[in-house]
Amino acid sequence: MKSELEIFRDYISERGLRRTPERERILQEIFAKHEHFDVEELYLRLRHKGVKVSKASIYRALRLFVDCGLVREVDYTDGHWHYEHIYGHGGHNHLRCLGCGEIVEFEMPGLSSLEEQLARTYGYRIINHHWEVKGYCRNCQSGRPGSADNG
Amino acid sequence: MKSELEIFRDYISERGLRRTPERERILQEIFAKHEHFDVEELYLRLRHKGVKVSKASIYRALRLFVDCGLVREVDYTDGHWHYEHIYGHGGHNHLRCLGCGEIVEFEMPGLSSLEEQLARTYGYRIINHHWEVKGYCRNCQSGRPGSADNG
DNA sequence: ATATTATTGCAATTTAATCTCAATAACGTA
DNA sequence: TACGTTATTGAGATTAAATTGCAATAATAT
Repeated sequence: MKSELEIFRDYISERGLRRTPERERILQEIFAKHEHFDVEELYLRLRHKGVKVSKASIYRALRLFVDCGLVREVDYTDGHWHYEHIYGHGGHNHLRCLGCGEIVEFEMPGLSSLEEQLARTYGYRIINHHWEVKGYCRNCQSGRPGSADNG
Repeated sequence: MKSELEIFRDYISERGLRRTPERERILQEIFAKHEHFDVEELYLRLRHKGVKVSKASIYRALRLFVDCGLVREVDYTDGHWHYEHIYGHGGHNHLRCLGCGEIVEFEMPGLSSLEEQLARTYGYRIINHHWEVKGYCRNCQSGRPGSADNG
């Protein structure tokens, strides 16, 4: 199995782009941690380690990572994008609490067969999926049932 | 079955807010059409009909509609949010083509039982869901297999 | 009718993301 | 290895979506 760096280098040369230390360093940092991230956080993590890259470069690099399937836009909350690296994972399923904002990742074995069925029905070649289920977690149910109150 | 206006009025009085013609006119306009919309488009549609509401009020109203479950944020593309009204629909499933951007809505009978199972496992009370499957439609498969090229 | 206060509209503000441009550096070629 | 081409970088300017402050207005309770 190729590493994410190899995937990215292949993508770079396919498209006639150039290998730069900035891009590869950003990619490395993204895959160094398993949690979701945003641009600000990624930028600070790099600065903290003494790596000097501009935010402009991070934004530009992220577009490439998303385009070659290494990174996914998770959601747009708090006025900006949140990302995650997805190489190796097939799809992503999130259970999100409307009360406290907690996000639980879950696996669902029956899902892939539903997707195959879907692909046949609509003639699609499926690349990935994202299933987001919203509701209230145990805590938020008992506390204030039926109310989100994010404001 | 309650109308969306009744739902909204109940929500308004529950929270001690006030009924205003602006909010109700915006809501009416949202439910007058069945396609997805964004703030700019909604604003122009209202202006075009001689309804005078500010964008600020639209932004403020949308937050209420989302909060009471009448409207959903579909996605954040082209640098801004896109919405849809969801009252009457349980959840929403989208098949999105990475090539041409086409969005197909589909129904999936087996899904609700999977969700019930999920709810039990994690102790969640589920409000709604959104399942987004990305891939390439028939056309985009034959044209340029494996390449999205949105730029 | 009157008092209270939520809501509106406008303009100013905020801030994520993009763009411009000069300097730099990656890559192909001699 | 040196050179020319041009993609990439970083800094700051710019763009535009969304929010906020504030005075005027209007909805609700009494």
